[in-house]
Amino acid sequence: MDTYSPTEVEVKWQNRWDELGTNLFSREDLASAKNPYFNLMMFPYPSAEGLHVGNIYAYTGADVWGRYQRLLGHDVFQPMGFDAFGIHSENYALKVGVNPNDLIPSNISNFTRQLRRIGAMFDWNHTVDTTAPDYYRWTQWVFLKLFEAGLVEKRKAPVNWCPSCKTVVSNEQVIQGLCERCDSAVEQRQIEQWFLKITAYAQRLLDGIERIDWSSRTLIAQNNWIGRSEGADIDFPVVGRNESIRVFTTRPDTICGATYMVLAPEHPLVDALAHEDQREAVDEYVEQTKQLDLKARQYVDRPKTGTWIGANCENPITGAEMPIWVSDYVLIEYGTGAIMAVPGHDERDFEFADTFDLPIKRVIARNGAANAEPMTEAYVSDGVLVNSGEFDGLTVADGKRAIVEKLEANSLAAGQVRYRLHDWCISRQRYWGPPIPIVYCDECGAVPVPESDLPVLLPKLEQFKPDDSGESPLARDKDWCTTECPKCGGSATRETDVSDTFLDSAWYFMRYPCTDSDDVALDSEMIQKWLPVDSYIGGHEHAVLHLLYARFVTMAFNDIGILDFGEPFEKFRAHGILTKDGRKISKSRGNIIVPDDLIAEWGADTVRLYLMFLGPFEQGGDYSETGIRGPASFLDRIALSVSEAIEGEADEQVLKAMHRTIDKVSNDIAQLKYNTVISALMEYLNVVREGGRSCVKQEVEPLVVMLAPFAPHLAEELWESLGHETSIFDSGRWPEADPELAKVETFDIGVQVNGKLRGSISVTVDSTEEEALALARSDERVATYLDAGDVRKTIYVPGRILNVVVK
RNA sequence: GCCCAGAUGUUGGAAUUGGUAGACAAGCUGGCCUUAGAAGCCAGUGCCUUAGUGGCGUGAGGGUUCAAAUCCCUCUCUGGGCACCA
Repeated sequence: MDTYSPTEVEVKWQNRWDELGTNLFSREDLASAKNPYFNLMMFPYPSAEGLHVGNIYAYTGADVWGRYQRLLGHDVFQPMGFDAFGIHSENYALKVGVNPNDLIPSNISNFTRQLRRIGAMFDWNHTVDTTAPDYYRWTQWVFLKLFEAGLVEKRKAPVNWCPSCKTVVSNEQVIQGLCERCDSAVEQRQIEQWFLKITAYAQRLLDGIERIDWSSRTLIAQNNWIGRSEGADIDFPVVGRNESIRVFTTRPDTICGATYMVLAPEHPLVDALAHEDQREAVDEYVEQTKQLDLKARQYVDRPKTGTWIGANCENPITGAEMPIWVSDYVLIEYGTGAIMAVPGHDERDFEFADTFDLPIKRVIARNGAANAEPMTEAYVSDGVLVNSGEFDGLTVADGKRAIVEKLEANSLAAGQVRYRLHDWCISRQRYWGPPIPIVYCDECGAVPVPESDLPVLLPKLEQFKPDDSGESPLARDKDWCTTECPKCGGSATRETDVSDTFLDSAWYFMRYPCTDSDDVALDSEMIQKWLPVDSYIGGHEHAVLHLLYARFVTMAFNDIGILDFGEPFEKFRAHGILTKDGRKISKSRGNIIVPDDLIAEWGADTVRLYLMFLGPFEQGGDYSETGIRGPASFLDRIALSVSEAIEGEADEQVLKAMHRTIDKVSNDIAQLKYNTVISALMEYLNVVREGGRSCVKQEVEPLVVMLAPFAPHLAEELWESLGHETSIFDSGRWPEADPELAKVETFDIGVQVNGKLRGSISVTVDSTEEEALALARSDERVATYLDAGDVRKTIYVPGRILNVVVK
């Protein structure tokens, strides 16, 4: 018998879907949808290589979900777009010497071709391309809205600076302190940049985590990234001056063990407090720190360095005098940029004290008994306070409370919460991004471009390579830079930095249902209907940045009144990673697999089924083509069975198996366990075909529906051959299991004697323990073991096990 | 260093969440059919074995239990993320 020809079937249905608009919405469709379901997946960066098999894996899994929702009766909106701005595209364009303006469109059309070929039900009527002026016009609008709300700020921030290339380089481009391109030592430099004040939302971003249905590992990553710590701000008076140093600590209980203070090199008091005898050493040290690139500065295993600034301060609890040091292991951007150093109970302080011979004092002991021996490492575990005067004997938790209370009474401390989350720097001194819509006027300062003047078009520069000016290449286009001030009409110049790609992707999902509108970014009717997103599927690599930024923009827009919800994604699931021979698939490893040939050979349905069969979707799997034959022959057999199916009554045993299958499949698909869904369908087909019997239409129709999310083309073909005239995704309904039929009545359960399996018996749900035991005894083998001693205990779990304890 | 995930036949993986370990596939072996097979169909396939109605077996070691891949403790390894965050 002939097997079916995938390519023919797939092309036929892809064409028909296009002709009938099966997966396409018009604006009216979107407006009138009765049961809207927004199925979102992370849009790709359209690289020149095209989609690789890892992308196909991710999109297939998300498409399976969308098609399943559609079969449940939802109006599923499943758009796709392209995240085409950014340094990635720009660097590639530089490498091949083609302008990104010319490169991106062909990449996009190649991606679109590939995405169509896998048969995902994308609504190509609603697509976005972040580099299109009618998209980034609205990205600029997003910036302006945040600006109006006071959530945008310009300030100096350190960047990596290559003195040889005379340009800003990203952290990724710094290799062991050297510039990736020219190998010269990279240093840090302070430049003015635009920041979005995401830190204002730190607590709300944290609180929201409680409410949303996301993969727990993603939530844990966000939680750690936001990094809330509770502690206290404590003032340490400077000896001989009317000033004090404020520090933040999470361990106020260890204050009696503080033996010195440390200021970050950028701390303003370094200069103010440095004694003239030490000034030279201090200046030299601070200068030396500046020479480091940002990555080297944060390298944990670097030996501790620093110098005494020639001043001391007083411990507000013990009154002891403590020297003030400056060291780059203290970071200006966290806490107050100054710490009280407790070498006995902090590993970094211990290392520093050890290096510079500073006193180390134990103030916490496991059982509250301080021994006099010198400490050899920091003790960071829980315990009881010692050597702490009136606080001796308190636990760490009680000690924290008591000490902060005492200091607060003297106005020397205040309880504080800090976050490690930083404000979001969106300035990029590069070419390939949306220009930040700001102009600088001598009279009026930094002025936002009025909404009506958007977009600020990115000019097509022939030379877009960063040069030695240190500014964005846009600064070289003098015509473009010169403009007039929207406020006073005087002459002004444009901001030449472009914004971070993550700003493009922080709101793209809101734009999808609104692409029919040219005059507004967000069409409130559509937003009302389709947002927040019902389900979002994407890679775990975006667990923090992208997902956090999207949440931040949503919350800010909620506050501004643009949106009436505060969380963009009700449900998020991170798909697993596809590896090859256990290694990540990446261009740098040279193990990229382009799926085109594979699809040409086996067909999209087989490739889809194979990828989903590899392992649990949230876990990923290892790609090796050897196993593809299994899913391929499964599709062959299913096609054969359906084409030969006859009219008539379903066999009773088959019917029962069918309902058990529906039950399992419905359960597992909802949990994204696609691999066990497929194996359950295979098992059922084996039952249907048992002994080469010809099957009945009624037995296979639900099978075709359950197959449809995975192999949509073949499912359509078989659905048609079963006599249906409209698409299975319009006329099919996900089958429901009849609990009566799905019920298992007889079980073969194991019989154990003393926990070891000795036989098996066939029982019903209603079989009593006595009946089960009698049955077990009738088994000669079991009987031998039972007769070896007295029965002490019998454990009978109906439908599961019979275990007899014999002694 | 910290956090997260994981380790099951030759391979991918399954196991009703504490109840017959290895479902479903791949691979391999043998058979049928075929001019032919990277097609289809059938059978076998965890290891040991004195072949038993036997023993062992889910990274290692210990524990709880009538019963552990599953729960607890200790450790090893692998993948991923964060990283001088006071």
